[in-house]
Order: sequence, then C-alpha cells, then structure tokens
Amino acid sequence: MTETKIKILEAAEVEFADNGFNGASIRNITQRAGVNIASINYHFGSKESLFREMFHFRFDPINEVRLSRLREEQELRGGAPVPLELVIRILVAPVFELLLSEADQPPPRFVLAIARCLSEPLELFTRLGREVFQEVYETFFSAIRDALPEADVKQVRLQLNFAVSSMVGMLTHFSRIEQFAGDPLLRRQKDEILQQFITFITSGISGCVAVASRHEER
Amino acid sequence: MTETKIKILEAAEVEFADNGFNGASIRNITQRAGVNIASINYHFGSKESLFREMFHFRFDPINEVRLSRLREEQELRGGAPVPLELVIRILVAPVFELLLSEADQPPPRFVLAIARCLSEPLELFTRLGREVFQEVYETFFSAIRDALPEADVKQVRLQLNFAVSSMVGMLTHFSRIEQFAGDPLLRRQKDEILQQFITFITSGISGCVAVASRHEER
DNA sequence: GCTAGGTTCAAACGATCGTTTCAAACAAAC
DNA sequence: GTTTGTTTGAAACGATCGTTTGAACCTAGC
Repeated sequence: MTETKIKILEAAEVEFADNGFNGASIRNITQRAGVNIASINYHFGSKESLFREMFHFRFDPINEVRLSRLREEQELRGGAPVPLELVIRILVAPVFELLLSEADQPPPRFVLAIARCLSEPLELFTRLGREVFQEVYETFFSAIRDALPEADVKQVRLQLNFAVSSMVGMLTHFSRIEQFAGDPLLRRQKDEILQQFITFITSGISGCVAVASRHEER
Repeated sequence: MTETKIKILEAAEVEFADNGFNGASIRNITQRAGVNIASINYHFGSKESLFREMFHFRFDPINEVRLSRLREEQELRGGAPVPLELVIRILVAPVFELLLSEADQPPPRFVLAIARCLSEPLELFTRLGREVFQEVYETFFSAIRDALPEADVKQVRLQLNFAVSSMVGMLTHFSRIEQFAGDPLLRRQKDEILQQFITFITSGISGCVAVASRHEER
C-alpha cells in the first residue's frame, strides 16, 4: 500500500467520523491528508469505493478475531455449547475495547465513522453491512441458539437484533449520551464498562428466555 | 397552521427518513409537497429550522405522554417507587408503538426520520436532542433510581445510557437488521415484540444490579 | 540518456446544494 | 375599487459537491 493511500485512509476516517458519509467531502479528506484532490479517484475510484475499502480494511480483521475466538471456545468444549455470556463477550469485546480506548485517549475514529455511516439510509450501507457482517451474524446466532436450547428460535433472532441494535446505538450515541449525563463517566474504568455492557446484553437475552418459559409452564 | 406548512412537514418527514438530513434536499421536499421551492425558507426560515419544527411538533407530545403517565403511576403509589418494568414500559412504549405500527402498515416516517438524523454527527442534533429529551432523561433516571434503591447511582446512569442507545439503535436499524435475519419477523405480533423489548431492557438493567450486589457480598 | 509506467498536479466540468430576490397573485378591510 | 399585508412564483445567487482531464513529474529498466 502506497504512502498516499494510507494518508488518505487515515484522513478519511477522521472526516467520515466527524461528518458522516454525506457530510464528508473529498476536498476536506484530501486537504487533511495533504494530497491532491484527484488522488482519491485515482487510488480508490470513487468516494463510495474509498469508504468500502476503509470498512473492509478495518472490520475484516475484527470479524476474523470474533469468528476464530468463538471457534476456539467451541473446540475447547467439544460439542458442549459455549455459555451465553462468553458468546456475547466474544461478539462485543473486539469492538468495544476500541470504543473504550485507553485512559484519556479518544476512541479510534474509524469505529465512529463506520457506526455513523451505517446509520445513514443509503443503499450502499445496507449492502456493505451485509457483506461485512452476515457471516458473523449467522455464526453468533447459531452459538446463542446452542447456548439456549430451551428458547424459541424466532425469539432468539429477535433478541440478537436487540443486541446488535444496542451495540450500534452505543457506538453511535455514546459520546452524545455521555454529555447528556452531565458526568463524563466513560473511558474511565474501561473494563468495568465493557463488563457491564456484556452483563446488560446477557441478562437481557436470558431474561427474555426466562419469562417466555415461565409463560409456557402455566 | 397553513395548508402549505402542513404539506411541507409531511413531505419533509418522508424525505428526511429516506435520505437523512444531509442527504435530503429542499428541492425534493418542495417538489414532493407540490409547493414552490422558496416556501420552505418563507415558512420555516431554513432547512435546519424546518427539521427543528418537525422534531418538536412530533416528539413534544410523545414526551408529554411519557412524563404524565409516569407522574400518574407515581401519584397512584403515593411515594412508593414505580416498578422498574413499568418505568421502562412508559419510556419505551409511546415510541415503539409507532415503530411497530399496525399490521402491514409501514411505520410513520417521522420516527425513522428523527432516529436517522439524530445519528448524524451535526452539532444541531446534539443541541436538539438535549432540548427535546433532557427532561425525560432526568425524570426517568430518577424513577429508575427509585426503583432500584440498592443500586449504585453511577451504574444506573450507565445502564440508562445502554437502554437509550438500544432504543435509538432499534429505531435506526430495525428494518435493516430485519433484512439481515432473512425473515420479516416484525410488525407481526406488535404487542409481543414490544413486550420482549421491554423485558430485554428491564432484565438487562436489573441483571447488572444483581451482579453488582453479588460482588459486594463477597 | 531515453523511454515507459506509474503518480501527482492545477484547473475545469457539470451538477446540485440552500438561500435570496422581487414581481405577481391573492385575500381581507375599508 | 382601492389599499394593505400575506403568500406564491420563476429565476437567479454564490457556494460546494464528486469527478475528469491532460500536462508535468518521477523513477525504473534498458
């Protein structure tokens, strides 16, 4: 990868994070990167392709980590299901550890960039999202189903949707809600917050299952 | 309110929902409304003010319902805390009943419009969000704290952030994740889905509190 | 030293954006 | 019927957008 491409990718992350996809401009990106305005179309083809490449460049590794960690745990247990909380942890941690980056450091911009742009209703992002996350979605859906053998399949699907929505919502609105709270409670105690979110999702899902089976008993 | 203003507001909801704030154009809105392009600036002052007015027009009533229902329940109990699940229901239901609209009807566009635009990183939306939701946020924060007297205050704040993020994330990504699942599971059984989401949030929060107090015991 | 292929550059392209202008159309009051 | 104030209309404003162009530049390979 040439130096120019790297500079563009880095500048693009900042620009997309700050302004969204529609709000980001080629001119700002190239100016920030200190390169000529034509170089984006030369190296990437278009603004869309630039975003696509950034997306894959950043999230393909993250998704590989998620899939391989899950597979590890599954093999370790040889057939026995991986506990729900661990499944959720493997799904959530690789992204949230970036969001809740070290100490006073701001989170890496590409996480915000991607979360924000995914919220824009362009068809591009529907396709891109599926392209990048479909496999992870299906794999973790199966794992959660295995962890909750007594649960209704359709309910599990719905609850995974809750979980995914929570994750994207957190990535998108974290800093804003933080302001809401008046008290910058975040990025202090990173591990504690991550653990709390995992507990939140895990108890959310297993709470739903518990209520459902209680209903059936009657 | 003049007929033109109403036509513009209706068209704006569709346009903002489909394209976000940056993606929506004055020309499309006025064309859809069948009015002159200058009428937006004449009646509303600017694109921003149009959105602001739409936001208030739609969400102020919703927030009033939330606040008055909560107050009702509080007075009914005369000092005793409103149970967590009911607090969450009062917070969630007024919006989600719109998202999960009747039968085969698509949800009202302004819900999607606002959820989507709130995800755009414009400073306008930070201000607008606070303007419209601050009071609801504070009031429900207190109610949740009352419902969970044993819980740590900072944790409750964090968990309310989880809940709010989940809600916005759901509004923004529902249709997209629905596609993900391959199976259009939504808007069937509206009440069931709403109840599941409430259960999800409620068990999420109370699960966090339970884990925390278990830690303290040791 | 010359050539070829890859890369950068300033400049321009056509399109679209939000907003403004100002005259025409309209309605209500006298 | 004339006046007054409000609302609409077509047209233009300046700005910015993503993209393209074609010449200049650089660096190997011979």
